[in-house]
Amino acid sequence: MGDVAARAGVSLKSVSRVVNAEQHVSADLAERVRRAITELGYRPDRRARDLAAAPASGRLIGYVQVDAANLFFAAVYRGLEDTTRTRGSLIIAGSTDADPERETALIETLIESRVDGLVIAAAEGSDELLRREIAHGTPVVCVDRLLANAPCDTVVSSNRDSTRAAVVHLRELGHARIAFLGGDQRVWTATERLAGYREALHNTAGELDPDLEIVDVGDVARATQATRRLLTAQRAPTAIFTAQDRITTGTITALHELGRQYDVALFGFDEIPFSEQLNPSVSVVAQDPYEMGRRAGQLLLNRLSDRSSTTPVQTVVEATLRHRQSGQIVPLAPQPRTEGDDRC
Amino acid sequence: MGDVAARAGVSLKSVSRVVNAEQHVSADLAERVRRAITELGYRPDRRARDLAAAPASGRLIGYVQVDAANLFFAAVYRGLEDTTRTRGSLIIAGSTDADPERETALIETLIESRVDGLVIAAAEGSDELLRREIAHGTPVVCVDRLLANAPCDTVVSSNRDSTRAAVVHLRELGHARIAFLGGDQRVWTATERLAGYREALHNTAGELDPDLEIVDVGDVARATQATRRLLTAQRAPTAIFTAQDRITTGTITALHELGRQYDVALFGFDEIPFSEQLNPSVSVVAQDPYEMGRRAGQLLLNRLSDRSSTTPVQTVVEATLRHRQSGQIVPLAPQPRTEGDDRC
DNA sequence: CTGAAAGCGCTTACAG
DNA sequence: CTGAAAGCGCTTACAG
Repeated sequence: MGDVAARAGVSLKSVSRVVNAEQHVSADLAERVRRAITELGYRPDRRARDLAAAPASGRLIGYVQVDAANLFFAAVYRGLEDTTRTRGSLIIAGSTDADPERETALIETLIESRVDGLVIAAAEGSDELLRREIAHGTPVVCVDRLLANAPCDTVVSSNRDSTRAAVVHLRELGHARIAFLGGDQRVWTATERLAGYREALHNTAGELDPDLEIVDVGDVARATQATRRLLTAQRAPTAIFTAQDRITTGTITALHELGRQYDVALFGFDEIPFSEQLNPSVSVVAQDPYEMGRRAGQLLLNRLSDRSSTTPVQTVVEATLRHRQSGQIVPLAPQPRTEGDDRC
Repeated sequence: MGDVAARAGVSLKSVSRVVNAEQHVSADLAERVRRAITELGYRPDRRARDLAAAPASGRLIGYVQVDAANLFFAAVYRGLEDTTRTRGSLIIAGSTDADPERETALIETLIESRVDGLVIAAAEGSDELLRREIAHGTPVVCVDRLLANAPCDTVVSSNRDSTRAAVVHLRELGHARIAFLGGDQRVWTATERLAGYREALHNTAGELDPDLEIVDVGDVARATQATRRLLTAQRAPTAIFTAQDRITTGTITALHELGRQYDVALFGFDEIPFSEQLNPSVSVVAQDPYEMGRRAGQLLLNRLSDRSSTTPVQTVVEATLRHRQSGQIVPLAPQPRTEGDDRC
């Protein structure tokens, strides 16, 4: 910048004014500066600008995610990017692989990079750190999960309500024994979905059999095994609700293996690729991660422009029931039904 | 930092030494500084550090991608992240949606943010800008595509060779008429794959019928239509090579619609989700975007540590043929075969 | 409309 | 082992 000023024969401040398109610059001076800029191939240094300028320009946003290669987080990222780009923000991101230590280290690095805001997708346990940072004035938005004891804005899916609706639907089809395959119950979304399942059975006077509630089967292989076991057991279920995409994948694999895909109903949480091309097509509760990212971005921009409000905002993004073939399968041997037994 | 120095009763330089874990610091002084740091909740400002320190610490890497929500680019990102994290790098990324203007604007913003290196996945046309930047000393790595006239390191897939191998395989099965469905021919990867297809037919003395070469059908709907048209035409092909994941998806949809999925062979470029669960399972040429990202990261780190070399490095990441059911389907009415006609 | 001075939070030589 | 000075590239008041 000094070189530009020298070449144009003006002061630093004048160069600054031209670069930032400020008022009160004579055409002649502006012209000289512009020429010097192109001749020298000068590019302003944003780091220096941010350092010198008033704080919180909203130019840099930190995004902490479990895994950048996961479709869910990638879609959140994209939603975040699309809303914050309007303000010229850049996103600096990192993956944690759900490791609390890496998460904490990443958040600290981001803070040291002086990001103007932080979006955490599926926080694992940096509550204390985040609380300090929030108190310090940094806007923080949590996506997908609630954070214990940290007063931050949140964006979550309708985990419980949508699961309940899907299971009620299976009940209405006449299914008496509906299994639930869920993930790690230390995770809030997983417990919410289980709660939704139980509420559905409770509301429809369904059978709450502990043998049908299988949790902590969050990967494909274990879901496949669990499904095999369920279907070969005594009093096998006639329908299965799978609470995660990976579980759904495992269950589908087992169903196809056993040739039972046409007579066991399946409803999954999370959209999966080729859900419509598979045979039977598979019914799912579809989350909207892109929208979640958008909302997170909006919340962040709101905080950035209005720093007075201190009460956290909770946002729920509705998941959508996509009814396809697998969720319309009726029980093979229809149960005798009592009036009002299966409707809520 | 000044506050810390004051509280600990030492100079700025001493605080700096402790923060950076330098030698020659007495235990007592270090202890006092550390206490002051925790008491004040001090966090060093990396921006200021980078500004003041010698250039190119390799701490910030810019990643320009077409779409963060796309699995391919997300996997590249993850590979890049995993290799560069070892050096403590942070990645600042943005999507371009294949818009050259947005790409250029993003690259400029990244340069102004003084990233220490740039990775561009599927560059659209910022050759001139990048060439200047490379001349200026910024390491640039291009992933997935070659860049005309810009001497940067590149990481690409074996587009041509792997396509050729897959089509030769179809020839060996006895297919005489093999269709090619490809994407936008302005894109280098697309032309490479078409070239591979032609080479395969040429090498096996196969029939090169222009009617069987359909390009610029890069989205699902158009691929579906094109497939319908191909299969209902006179002299329909008995096998189809689809040169992109979205095209493969469209073709599968059409095949299932027409009930032809069991008698028309299909080989696709790009792995697709549920390729094994579909019926028939689908044969594909699988790229390894994660590995591509890793290589890109390594090339970048090499450049960063050794700035002397100036010749660009070209890296090819081999794609893998995954033989499954759809690619093993033999022609319905086997063609009469002449000796040496279909082997290369 | 234009500019000289001080400062953002750090680091680099250079002295002691 | 410790520190005072100058500087990284910019911006903010404040004068003219």
